[in-house]
Amino acid sequence: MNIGTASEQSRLPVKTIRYYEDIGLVRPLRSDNGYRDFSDADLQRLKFLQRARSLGFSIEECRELLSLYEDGNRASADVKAITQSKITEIDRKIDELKSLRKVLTTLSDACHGDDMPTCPIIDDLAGTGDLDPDLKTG
Amino acid sequence: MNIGTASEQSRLPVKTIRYYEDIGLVRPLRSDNGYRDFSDADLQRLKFLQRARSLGFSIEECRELLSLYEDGNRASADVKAITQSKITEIDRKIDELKSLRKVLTTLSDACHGDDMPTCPIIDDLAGTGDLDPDLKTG
DNA sequence: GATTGACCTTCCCGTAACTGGAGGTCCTAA
DNA sequence: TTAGGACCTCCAGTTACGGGAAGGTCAATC
Repeated sequence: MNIGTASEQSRLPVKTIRYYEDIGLVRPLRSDNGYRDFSDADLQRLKFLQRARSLGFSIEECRELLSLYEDGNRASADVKAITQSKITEIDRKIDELKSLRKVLTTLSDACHGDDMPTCPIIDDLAGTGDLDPDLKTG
Repeated sequence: MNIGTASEQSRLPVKTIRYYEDIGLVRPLRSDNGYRDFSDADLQRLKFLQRARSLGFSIEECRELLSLYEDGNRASADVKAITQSKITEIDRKIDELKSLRKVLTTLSDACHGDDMPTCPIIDDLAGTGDLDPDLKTG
């Protein structure tokens, strides 16, 4: 099938598919006219990539997962390990965002939000504020 | 002061300071030898930037905050608005990460994690799994 | 047969916010 | 005088693509 069809079926943009070929994630054959010719197996890989990417796996993790996908002798423990390290990474990001959120809400709550220039948020950014110094660990 | 001193005082890498000059966030004078010469006001800007960036504001947001910082007639409402839209953005990211986490945990929990190839995670990525289809909204 | 328009190709630039490195200049201390 | 560190500019790479130019191919229509 042509790239347009592969794109529809995999729900990946055409550009993305070409990029994935560039970096060796998929290797479609070429027709006589130079068009890429995707086999069903190629399409499977693309769908796999679409799903894995949408779950937050990086390209390199996808590469690893793909090779496990195609390795009949894989150990499910290897797949699980990648998944769990992803979960740990997500937890770290959530924690970081939560602590950012806390600082920003404290600042926002302290700000009148009127048409006067006095602003605890600016004061904090400028280092001249007097809000909870614990907020300044960043 | 030279860039090295400015770097120490602002806790920004030298490279980053040069970059900030490139994109017009700071405009130090130059000494006769061509070295950048940072004034106290320049240093204040750098510290402001360090703090704002560490709070997750983008470069463009920092640019806006800086101009409010230096605008004696600013309305604190403008600063608060930027801060609150940042909080909203953070909330969105947290939600997204939480829902990713949920899917990954479900998959991980279903996987034995042994030395056998059978793996619900791979099956899900391949689209051949039979786990909760609600997980597949990605 | 010619044209139109959709589809395909490659190639290069741009994104955000830097980081690393090469190659060269300047300053300071031994 | 020389070694080193600090400074300079410019270029390339990072992630995962997206946009757009310039051009070849295909199927249908006139």
